[in-house]
Order: sequence, then structure tokens, then C-alpha cells
Amino acid sequence: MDLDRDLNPQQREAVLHEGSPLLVLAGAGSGKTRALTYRIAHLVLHRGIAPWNILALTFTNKAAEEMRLRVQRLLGMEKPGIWIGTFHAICARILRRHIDRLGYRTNFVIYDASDQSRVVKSCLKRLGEEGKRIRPAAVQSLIEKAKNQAVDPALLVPQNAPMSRALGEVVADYRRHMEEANALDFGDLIFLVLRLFDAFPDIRATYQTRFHSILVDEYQDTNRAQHLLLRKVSSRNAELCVVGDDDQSIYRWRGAEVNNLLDFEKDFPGTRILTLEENYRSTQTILRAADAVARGNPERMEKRLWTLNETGEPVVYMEAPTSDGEAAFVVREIQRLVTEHQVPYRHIGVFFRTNAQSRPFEENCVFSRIPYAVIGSVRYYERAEVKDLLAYLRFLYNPSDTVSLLRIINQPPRGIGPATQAALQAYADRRGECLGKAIEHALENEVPSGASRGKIERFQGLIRKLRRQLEDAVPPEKLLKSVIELTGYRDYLQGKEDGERRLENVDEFVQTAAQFQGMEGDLGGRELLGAFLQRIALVSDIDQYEEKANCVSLMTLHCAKGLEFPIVFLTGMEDGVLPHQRSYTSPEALAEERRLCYVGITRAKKKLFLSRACRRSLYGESRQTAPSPFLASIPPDLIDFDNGSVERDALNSPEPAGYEVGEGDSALDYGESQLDRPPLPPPPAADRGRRFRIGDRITHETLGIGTVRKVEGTGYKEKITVQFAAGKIRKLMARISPVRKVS
DNA sequence: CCTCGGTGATTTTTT
DNA sequence: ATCACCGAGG
Repeated sequence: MDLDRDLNPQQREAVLHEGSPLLVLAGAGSGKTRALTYRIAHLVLHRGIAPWNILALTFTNKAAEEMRLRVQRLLGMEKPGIWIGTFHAICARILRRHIDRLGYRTNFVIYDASDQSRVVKSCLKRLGEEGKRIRPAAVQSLIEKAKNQAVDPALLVPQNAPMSRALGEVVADYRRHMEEANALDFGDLIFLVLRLFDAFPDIRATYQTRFHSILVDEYQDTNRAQHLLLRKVSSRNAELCVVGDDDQSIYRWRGAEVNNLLDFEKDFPGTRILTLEENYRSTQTILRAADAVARGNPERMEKRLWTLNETGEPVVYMEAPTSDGEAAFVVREIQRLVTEHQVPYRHIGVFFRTNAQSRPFEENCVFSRIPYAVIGSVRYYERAEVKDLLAYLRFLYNPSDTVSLLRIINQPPRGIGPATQAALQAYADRRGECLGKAIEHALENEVPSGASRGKIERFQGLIRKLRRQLEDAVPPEKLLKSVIELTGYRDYLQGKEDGERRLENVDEFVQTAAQFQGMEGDLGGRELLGAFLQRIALVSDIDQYEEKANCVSLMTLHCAKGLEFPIVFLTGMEDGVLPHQRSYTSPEALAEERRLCYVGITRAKKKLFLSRACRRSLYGESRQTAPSPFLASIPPDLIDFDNGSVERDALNSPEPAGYEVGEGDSALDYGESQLDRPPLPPPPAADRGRRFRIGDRITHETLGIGTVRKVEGTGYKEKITVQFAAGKIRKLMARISPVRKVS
């Protein structure tokens, strides 16, 4: 580590500064991670601060992981013992130690949004008719919002609204449920630590004395609760260093308050402010485009990003007739880059505003045999089969976890249907116990009668057996295997749709468990399982991103933050998409969309493509679009309008040129996506959601021409059985196989 | 218990 | 367009 050689003067100062709080305003690509990691290394190596006296907070596990790795490398130590992690993970760690003081047990589980939704729904159900009129999502968002602001949700229930009484009851009931289940939601992790620190000064003092030096990354993304946490955990003589960029604040909707960054100086008097303005990532052209977009927002901290990098190529702007055409263009361009310029796939990122936009890109990639990975859309841990197994583990770990119990009690089916479940639940309610407890001795008493008795007994036996394994310190992987074996889960999946793929997911899950325990080998069975479950609850999509895999990355702009790619396609540059339609409700929301656009542009190192579809179907209907207003912010001389095929002033005209689908004089004719079929008469009702019908002639990229013999499933799950010319019969997934109809 | 069809809601982004 | 949820029928 050579500070003079590796860092510029501002970075160096960020590393060396001591004696007062430090705020580093770090523009995109200005090497803030470098500054942070060097600072940590410097603290340890040259200032004699013990690693365990350092706390570094990030927003994603990936950022934490990267920081840990880089610090380790700088220090040349294997496990320095620095507390590096996300806010949520660090809080979970603190709670794991002290949560008993708040009346919870230490084997709490963390509920994700869908678990939370189940709890809310069951609370609403209990309310009867009134409950039906309240949207679960509304309750969830109220609870989340409150906790983000460090306010008791009960206090945030509107007082005079028509449903306020019912709403209040749900909120209270939710809390009861969660406490009974010994479960925490995301918001609780932060919120409860605050409560813990407030109620028990001794605990707070422990951490205050522990953390001499605290560093926070992406400070513009902190919400009020996190900000308070920072204040409470930092003592008077703690050394605070926060890094952020107001231009990259894109989580306002989730409660983030940029003002935490902007007002940092007020909260921590004597703060030294540094600005990192040299960009090491992008070409001058890209940087100028980004800067122009950012300047469209009136309220921001003035920054002048500059770079010594080359001018680079112009930004390419492209208009396609439809969203499929847009995807076809992108894919075509990718192929060109790969074949003509030897660009590896992994150097390419394709970004979009919403997850729903990914489909055409996926389809076109599949068709063109381009390896790709969608980061984030279908989350691994939310797939049914993985969640099932996870629910077993969770219920074994925490017998009060009712949500998990209800998920597995009849999965795979073992004859314990809704009626039996209701009887058990009623019994549990009568005794004022949680379902799991009640089931344990339900049989000794009157409930339930008849046929279900044996079934419950068998389930009980299963759980007992598994719990015993857990007591015997059987590690997660083995436990998981036992669950699969004892429940016959494998056979159960085999018979189902998509069985193969889902089995793969199951195997992957087992491997994840094995991998995890390999890393954390020094814990016992119970603690190990707890750590494993916690890890899973707190991983995010972006954490799954692997730069090693050589494939094109498809992701939302939110996911893209913190990453960089030599080549970036920023797609869907349309009014209503970016900025999103719903952001027009407030100027603040609109400003955030602009920052989102800025984030997207600044991910690009060498070359940036912007694209738009003149027609896009949304909610099932196709609509004409206008170019994103953000495009007009970019100086035209930076843009290559694709050889004049797009009118230069197209971006300034209020109306989009009147393109017809698939044609139009000034639109580029990339044609329809290869997956599109020629227009057909509307299919009969039975074929709704299907591309194919029995008897259709199709052509497959490698298998040749064939006839559709059977069609199963609809939409994404549509499967066709095709008899090919050579006599081969194949079953294919319609949506992802390279097939197309022959007219 | 499972499957099917109909219905209604839902879609921004996620630790 | 797609998904979750519900009720009916096998």
C-alpha cells in the first residue's frame, strides 16, 4: 500500500484525515471504494486502531463483500475481525446477542416481504368483512414507512380516515403475530436496535466504546432510522467517515433521505468536507452526457466531474418501432461487438427501468444464443421449492414460526388440509399458544378427531426426528438432505410441471448450504443454522451477480448501481418509462428518475447506447411513446443519431413522429423481433395466452421444421410437443426455445 | 387433494 | 399481460 502512488490528493486526504467527522462527496467512478478501503487499512496499519474497533456499513452484501476482500488484501490478513456489513446484517448481529432484553428469543427469524404479507393477510382475515376492504400492501407500506422513520407504526395510523380503527387493529395484530412468531421484518432490524440502545444504555455504551472508527458507504441512501442508529452508536470521540453522492440518491421511495447527506455537517459539527471529482471510469463523452443529465436537477450539490480518459466514441441513440425491435437492435449490436471487436459478453450491461422490461431482451438473447443473466427479477430464494425447504429449516430452528409451519404443514401434501388446519388453529387460539406448540400436544387432547389424527401424528414424528438431528448438531446441509429425504420432496417435485428445473434449484440450495458451512465451520449446529438462515434472509439480488461468468448482464437501473461495464445499453428511454409514469406525481420523484438515468449512464466505461421503442405495450395494450425528456438534456453533439436515421430534432419535438408498427419513414427498420409471428386473427378463447396451436408448422434453429402435436400450459409456461421432419419428437418451452412459426 | 376457469387486482425501483 | 385468489367439480 503506497498512499502517494495509489491515490490522488483528495483521496489521500480522505484516508489520512483525523480529528473530526469526515464527509466525502464522491462522484460516480471517483474511486470512493478505494478511498474507503485504504482508509480502513491505514487505520489499522498506521494508526494502531484494532480491527475490531472499526465498523464499516454498506447497503448491499456485495459492497460489503468487496470491501472486506479489498481490505484483507491491503492488510495481508485472513480474518482481520473488522465489522463490515450491511446495516441490516450488522443490526441482526447485534440483536442476536441482546434481543432477549426486548422480550424476544435469540432464535428469531427474519421475515421477507412475502412472509410479511402472509401475516398481514391473516390479520386482515381475522377482521372479517372490514378486512377485505384494506389492501395488504397498504398495511405493509405503512408499517415499513413507520419503521424506516423510527416511529412506532401504531402512531402512523391515520386518525380520521374511514378505516382507521380497523387499520389500527391490523397494525396491532401484526405486531402481536410477529412477536408470537418470534419473527422480525426488515424494518425491525434497525428499529429494534434503536429501541435496544434507548432502553439499555449499558448495551449502547458497549458498542460506543467498541467502535472507535465508523465508516458508511452510500450515505445518501440512509433513512432516518439508519441515521439515528449512526448517531447513537457513535460516541463523542468516535471517528466518523461517511461517503456519498447526492446525484446517486435513488432510494427515496424506500425512505432514504438525501438530507442525511446534505445536512451531515449540521448533525456533526466541525465536519470536514472533501470532494472527489476525478472520474477514472468513463470516457469524456460519457461523462459529459452524464453531467448534462445531472444538471437538469436544480437542487444538488455542485460538482464538476472531470477525467483524463480519452474522448471516446459518441453516445449512440437508437429508435426502434417496438420493444421487441429495441431488443432485437440491442442483441444485434451485441453480436456485432462480440464478433467484430472481440468484446467479451461479461463486459456488456443492459439496463432497464422495470423488471417487466427484461422479457424481450431475454427472448432475443435466447434466440441468438447469447449467454445472459438476469440479475434480480425472479429471485432465487423466492422460488417456491426453495422457499418450501427454507420454511422447513426455519420451522425447525424456530418452533414459533407460524408462517413457515403453515407453508410446510401440507407440503408435500400429506392430507392435512384447510379444515384440519383450521381446527388446529382454533385449538391453538383457545389455549393462547402458537400453532407449532399447539400441534405438539394436540393429540393428547380432544383435537382433532378421526382421519386426520394419523396424518398429524406422522407430521409430528417427522418434525421430532428432524429436531433431534438439529439437537445433535447436524449441520444445515445434512439437515436439508434429511428434510428432502424424509418428506419425499424429490419424488413430489419430480411429478410436477417443470420438475427438472425445480430439482436443480433444490440441488443448488443444498450446495449453497454446503458452501456456507464450509465458510463458517466453527459454529455448532443450532448457531450455524441460525447464521445460515440469516444470511439467506439478507441477501439481495445484486449479491448474486458474478463478474466471472461470461455473460451479458440484464438488470434494472437500481441493481446497476455500484457496478460498471465497458459497454452499456440504457434501454426504454421513453417518457413514462424513464421517467416512470408514476413519478409525475411529485417533482421529487421526477428528480429521482433523472438521477436514475444519471446512474445508468455513469456505469458505462467505454461506450454507451441509448435506445427507445416508439411503441410499447403496457398492461396488455400497445401505446405510442415519446422520447424521454432526459434525452433532450444531452448535448446533441455527443450523440450519434445512428447515421441520420433518427431525426436530429426528434428529441425536442413534443410529439413522437407518427410511427406505425414496424414501419415509418424515419424509423430504423430493424424489423420485428425474430420471435414475433406474423399477425394472425385473434385466437379462439381456449388459446388465450398461447403462441401455438396444434397443427402449427414451426421452424427450430437447430432441429429444423416440424409440426406442433400438443400444447400445454399458457404464457410463460407454455410447452409444445413438436414432431420434426426427421421424425424426432421434442417437448419444448415455447417462450425460450428458438422456434418460430412458418407462415 | 388437485385442477380448472373465472375474477379482480396489480406493476417501479428492494435492504 | 400476468398473477393471486376463490369456488366448483373430478
